[in-house]
Amino acid sequence: MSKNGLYERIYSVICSVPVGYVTTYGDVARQVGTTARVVGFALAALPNGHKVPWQRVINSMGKVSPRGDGDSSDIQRILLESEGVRFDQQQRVNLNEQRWKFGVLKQRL
DNA sequence: TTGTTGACTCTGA
DNA sequence: CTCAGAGCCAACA
Repeated sequence: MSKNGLYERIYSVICSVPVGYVTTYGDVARQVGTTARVVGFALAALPNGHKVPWQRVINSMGKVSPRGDGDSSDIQRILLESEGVRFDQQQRVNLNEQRWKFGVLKQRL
């Protein structure tokens, strides 16, 4: 095995998340066999005009990650709300309910 | 090659 | 959950 198409796998996993659900960097990382940092880096390297629902990827705390551009984080929240994701007063998503489960049998045994 | 940086997560208190 | 620190992998200079 090699690192061929590492980003492709990351994007593929993210694309597998249905509308109305969200996932975390750590979950995607485990699915592709890498770390959360790399997942974030892959999204940061995402070109304009992609069809990857990057907005459905949030951090383990259930909140959008504050990146340098500030605006993008706000846009992410708007997009998620547009998809039916509900936020609380702390701008946090209920991961216990809206977190998409990839391989239920594969999650931390 | 080493060193720095980044859309993070985990562990311990 | 919050706060602080360490670990982690990949890309770039």
